[in-house]
Amino acid sequence: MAEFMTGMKRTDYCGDLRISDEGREVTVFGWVQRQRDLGQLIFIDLRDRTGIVQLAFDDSTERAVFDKAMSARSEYVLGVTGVVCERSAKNKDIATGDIEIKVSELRILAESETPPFEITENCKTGESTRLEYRYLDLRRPDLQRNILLRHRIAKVTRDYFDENGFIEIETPMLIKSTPEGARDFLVPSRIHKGSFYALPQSPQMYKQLCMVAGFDRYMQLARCFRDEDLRADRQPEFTQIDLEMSFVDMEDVISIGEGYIKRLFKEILDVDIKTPFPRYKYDEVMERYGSDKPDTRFGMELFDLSDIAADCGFGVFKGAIESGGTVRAFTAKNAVKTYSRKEIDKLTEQARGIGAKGLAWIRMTDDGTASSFGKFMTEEEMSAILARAGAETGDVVFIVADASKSLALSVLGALRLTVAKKLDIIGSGYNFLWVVEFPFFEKDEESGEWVAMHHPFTSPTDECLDKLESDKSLVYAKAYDMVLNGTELSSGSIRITNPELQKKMFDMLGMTDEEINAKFGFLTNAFKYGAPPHGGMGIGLDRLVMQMLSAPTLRDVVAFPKVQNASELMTNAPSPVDSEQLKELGIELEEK
RNA sequence: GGCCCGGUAGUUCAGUUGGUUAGAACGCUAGCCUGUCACGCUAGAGGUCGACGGUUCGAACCCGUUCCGGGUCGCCA
Repeated sequence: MAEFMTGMKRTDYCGDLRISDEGREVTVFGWVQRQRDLGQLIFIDLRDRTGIVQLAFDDSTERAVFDKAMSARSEYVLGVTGVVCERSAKNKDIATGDIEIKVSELRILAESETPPFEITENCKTGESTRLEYRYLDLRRPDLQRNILLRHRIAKVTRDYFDENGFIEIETPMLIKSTPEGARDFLVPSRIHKGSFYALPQSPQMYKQLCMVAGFDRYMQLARCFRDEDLRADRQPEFTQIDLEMSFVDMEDVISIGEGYIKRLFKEILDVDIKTPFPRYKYDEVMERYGSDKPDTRFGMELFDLSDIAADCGFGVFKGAIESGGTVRAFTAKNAVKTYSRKEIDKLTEQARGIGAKGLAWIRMTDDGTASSFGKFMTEEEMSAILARAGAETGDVVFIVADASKSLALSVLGALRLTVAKKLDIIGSGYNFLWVVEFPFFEKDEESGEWVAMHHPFTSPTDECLDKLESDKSLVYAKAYDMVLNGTELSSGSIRITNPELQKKMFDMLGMTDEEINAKFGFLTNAFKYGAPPHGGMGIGLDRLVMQMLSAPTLRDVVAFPKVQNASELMTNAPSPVDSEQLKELGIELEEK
C-alpha cells in the first residue's frame, strides 16, 4: 500500500548533493533506479531529474524502515529523510559519488510494476516499445536532458526577441482552410454543419495582420500542422519560432536571425557562431551543390562537363546536350577503394531511383583509368574531363547527363551526400548559411504551369518587376532560407504590401478575383488600410534543437511524437469516434 | 502510392540443408550474503517464433497475403 507524503517537504534534489552537504538532514523524492540487497546492508539508487543519490540502510537503521527498503523495487516512488554522510567506498563515476544518505524515514509513495524496459541511458529497446510507454522513456536521462535543453532554448528565444522589441502574440488554432501548398488538417464545425476549420500550417496571414495592426514586431512559438507524410526530420505537428517585423528590408530580418543564432549557440552550447553567415544565390547553390540546402562541411562540389561532352562520341552525353540538357559531375577523392564496381552499382540504383537515366563513372586505380564510357571517347576528350575533374590516382568521378539540367544537378546533389557519408568526410561544426534570390515561380512538372515557389505573398525583388510579364523564369523573390549543415532551418521573405502588385502576382498564378476574395479576401482588404512594409521568417524549433543535440531524429526532441504513419503509439490516436459524435457534426462516413 | 530494411521470452539477440522438448544474456521471482554501486552466489518462472493461408510426413526456417515498426522517393506553396 502506498503511503502519503504528509509532513515531508523536499529540501534537495537527488543529483545536487555533495560532500559539502555532509551532516545535513535532507529530504529527497525520486524513483528507485536500483536496489542492492546485501543481506544486513541495503543500497538504493534514487533518481530524479537532476541525477542519482545512494541511500544506505544498515543495522543502525530502524527495523521497519529496513524492511521497507528490502521491499523496494525498480521505479517505486520514494520519499526519504536522512543524514548526508561521506561514503566509505566512493564512486568516482557519479557526481554524488562521495556521499550517501543514511535513511531515518522512508515512505513508499507509489509502487511500480516491472517496467517493460530499463530506465537507463543508451537504452537498446526498440523505438516502438519506448513510444508506447513514452512516459517511461521520458524518464531516461537522455530524453530528460533533451527536453530540458529544449526548454532552455525556448527561454533564450523569448528573451532574445523580447529584448529586441518583439511581442509574443497568440494566433488562432482554428482557422480558415486555404488549400495551397501542404494539406490541411480539418476540424469539423458542430454549429456550422458541413463547414470546417483548418489547423494552421503556419500563422502566416495572422502575423501579417499583426503588422497591419501596428504591433511592429511580432514573435510566437507557434504550433503548426501539415497533413503530409513523415520523415526523420518531419512531424505532422511542429513548433516554429515565428516572427515578423515592420519597416524592414531583407537585411534587417537576416541580421535579427543571425543575432538570434549567435546568442543561442553561445548561451546554450558555448559555441561562437561567426556572423554574418555566408550567402549564396539559389542558382549558385544548385550549380555547386545540387541542393537548395547545401551541406558545406565538405567540398566535393559539382562541375560542368557540357562543353567537353557536347561533341564527344558517347551518345548519352551528346544526346543530353543536344536536347538542351547538361553533363555534370563531381570528384570523390581517394574513393577508389570504397567505390568498387559493386558499390557504384548501388549508387547507380539510387540515382535511377530519383530519376536519373544512369550514372557514368571513372575510376583512377593504380593500374590505370577505368570508366563506364571510355571506349566512346578520344584520348583528348578523356584527359580534358580528368583535368576538369582534378582527378588523380585513387579518385572516382561520378557523371550524370540529362536533358533536364535541374534533374542532373539534384541527382548529383543527392549522390554527393551519400558518397560523403560513405567516405566519412563530413566535417564537424555548425555551417550556417543563407540561400537568397530564389526564383519566384517554378514550373509544375505535371501541369507545366507556373506556380509560386514560396507563398504568394512573397515580394519579388525590385529589379525584376518588369520581367513579370516578359519572362517568369527571370523573376526572383525577396526570400531567404537559413541552412545549417544541410538542413533547412528557416524560411522567410519580405511580403508584398502593395495591393496592385499583390493582385498582379495572384493574376500571374492564374487566380481569379473570386478565388482571391474567397481565400485571402480578409488579407487583401486589410492591405487597403495602410499596410506597413514588412517581412519575417519562421525558424523550425524542433530541427534547431535536433541539430544542437546532434539527435538522429526529431522524435528525440519532441516529448510526445508521432510515428511514420502519423499515429501516436501511446494513445493510439487517431482513432474512430462513435456515431453519436459524428451525427452531432453532421458527418456520415463512407462504407469501406 | 513506389522502393528498401526489420518483427523469435519483459528487453537485446542467437537459432545449422526444414527434423526430438526453440536457446543465451539482461531483467523478473524466491533463498543466501555487512560496503555495494552493471553487487555476488544458488534455484526457478517466463514463448500464439507478428497474423492468416499454402507447400511438406514434419515449418521460427520455404512460398503467398496481410498487419506493425524504421528509412527513403513522391508529397512537404
